[in-house]
Amino acid sequence: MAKSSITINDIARELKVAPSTVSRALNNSNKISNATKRKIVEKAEELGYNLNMVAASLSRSQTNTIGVVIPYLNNYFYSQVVNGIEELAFNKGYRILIAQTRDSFARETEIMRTMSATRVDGIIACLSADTQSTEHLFKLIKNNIPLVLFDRVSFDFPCKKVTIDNYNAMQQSVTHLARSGYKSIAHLGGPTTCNIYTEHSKAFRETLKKEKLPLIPQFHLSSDLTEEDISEAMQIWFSLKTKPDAIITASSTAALLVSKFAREQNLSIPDDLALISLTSEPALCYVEPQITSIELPGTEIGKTTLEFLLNEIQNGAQNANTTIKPFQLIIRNSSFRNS
Amino acid sequence: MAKSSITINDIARELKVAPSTVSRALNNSNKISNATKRKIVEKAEELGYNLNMVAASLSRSQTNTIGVVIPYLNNYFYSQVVNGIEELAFNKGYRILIAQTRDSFARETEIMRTMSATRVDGIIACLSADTQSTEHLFKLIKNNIPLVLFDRVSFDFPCKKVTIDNYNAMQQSVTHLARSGYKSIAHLGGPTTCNIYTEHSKAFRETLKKEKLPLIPQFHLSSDLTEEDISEAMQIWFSLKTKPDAIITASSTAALLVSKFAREQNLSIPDDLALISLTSEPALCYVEPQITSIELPGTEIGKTTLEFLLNEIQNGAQNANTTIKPFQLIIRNSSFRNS
DNA sequence: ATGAAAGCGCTAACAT
DNA sequence: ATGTTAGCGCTTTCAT
Repeated sequence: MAKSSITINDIARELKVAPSTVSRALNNSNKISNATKRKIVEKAEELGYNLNMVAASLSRSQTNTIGVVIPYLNNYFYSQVVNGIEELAFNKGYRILIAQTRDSFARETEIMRTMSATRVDGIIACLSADTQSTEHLFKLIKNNIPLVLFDRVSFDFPCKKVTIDNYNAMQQSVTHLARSGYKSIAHLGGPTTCNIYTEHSKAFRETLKKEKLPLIPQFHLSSDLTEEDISEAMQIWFSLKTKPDAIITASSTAALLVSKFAREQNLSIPDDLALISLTSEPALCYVEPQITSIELPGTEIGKTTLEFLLNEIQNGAQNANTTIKPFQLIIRNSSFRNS
Repeated sequence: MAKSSITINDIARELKVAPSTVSRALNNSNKISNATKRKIVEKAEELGYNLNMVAASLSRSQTNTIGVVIPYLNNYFYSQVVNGIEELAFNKGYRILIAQTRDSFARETEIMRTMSATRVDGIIACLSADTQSTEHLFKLIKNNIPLVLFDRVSFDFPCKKVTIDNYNAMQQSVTHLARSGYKSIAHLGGPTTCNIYTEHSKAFRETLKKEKLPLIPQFHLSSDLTEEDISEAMQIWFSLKTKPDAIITASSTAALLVSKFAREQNLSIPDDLALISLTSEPALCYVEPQITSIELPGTEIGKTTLEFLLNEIQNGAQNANTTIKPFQLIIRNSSFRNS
């Protein structure tokens, strides 16, 4: 931090006014004459004055900084959300501090600690996959730092949340496949430590039953969805006597991998195998056939989340309700037979 | 920022020691006895003390925060770079403040201003496409804020830079296509206000000449590479008598769009048309055929950039040299005929 | 090894 | 409308 930079005291001295007057002028206070305000603003310009936000933050007990905590930055959905947050934050005069948990609970805890120390005005977070406890979140509340969760949320933690109806997303997917005549539907799900994936699982089971389709246990997988996980699952499934004729993946990367696997094995999508991704990314439309998916309003989720947070920052803690954002099942060519 | 939180003064009072002693204990100073240190650390724990970094920053004239300025967050390469920065920063006890220029010079200027105000310890930036002047960068230097540039850099600005050899990337691409028998090579380039794209352009022209291939003016395009730009170029090119038989795109999204266009027009890649992308993203391997591309070490670039910056933060301004990172031309199935 | 005191640059209550 | 003063919470000389 530049040591020898110009301060309001320098300006005050040069103009023979009080530092507080300079502060007022620079903050556009109404308790100051236009004449001196102009004089001060000009002098500030002339000297190349640049506000020291650190000092202002300490004095005001407010940093105008929002902490954003996500599993990975390098992920289409999260980067969309951050994009929405950043855009709105920039317009509202807030800065954003970003940290990745890399799906580690330990890291998440540490991040919350340092963000508390940094005195961010509030935190927006999508919990890591292996977050089991909410102690670190309660500490935020104790430190008076508002928190809004999105996507992967913890329902037993009292704060505002923004999610989508994951149950419904899976339900619509299964129903669509069933109506299209697919019979052995498989699911490559995420880790069940996450609300999202348990909702998917529940919906998967219940909707299959409702559609009078069999729930074949080994077709209902839960994993971290790494490339190895997917590849292993494919190897096993397609060496069985009864192979799946449709797959629903929790991540778009998984869907793309399945699509690649199918091509390599000369399995025709959608004739031999239907494919639906419960998350979306542009690449789904670049492959052939294009992959049916659930489209989530990432940017919109980011904006809403920040709006809620700013509201809490300004007006104190609000009711801990959950906002459900709409999604769309976009049917592309991977999930219905042309015949 | 939590008003009523525990301060070192509270701890000092409870333990009847001086605040400075508490500070020493908590900062692991060696000028303190182990006995009192333990006592203080325990009490701090007990009271739930959480350091106020804002106060510490003001006092130390150092924020332990790095500003990261990129065109877009939602881009594979940049998010890889940020990923590298974030990882190393986290380990070194630094936080990162991220802002997107959205390729607007005005925004970039504004961002540099607010980051100066925030007193970040240093800035890592990839300049926006329409950055013409470097006045805003000189202001950083004047404010004693070290700057390291990567990818899109400004060669007439004196600071450390980390890039790749864009000329060579294009050269290798053209040569590869020429050796594979392609004759009418086209280039979908980026805006020539950027060093990267002017280097591509130069190499494109010169390598074609070296390979004794024609440089057809309308096959050498420079644009913002939006979906419309690409689509328009395709429409025009493929309605000509002499169509291109190979396309080199500056962005991976452009390559994916070309690949999609080819499929829709029943142009076979690589038989009718070869395709090379000068940037990479995973999706290039999910489409059929997989697309040949230049692979950039994003995470590595991020790490190196931060290393340079931290070095300047600790040891003052260094020589303004440019570090060239290696890239790889990964030849996939889109760029050579099987016959 | 510990304490006292000054100061980082700004804001805000109070006074005039 | 402007000045005076007292912090914000911490670090860091300088004493002891």
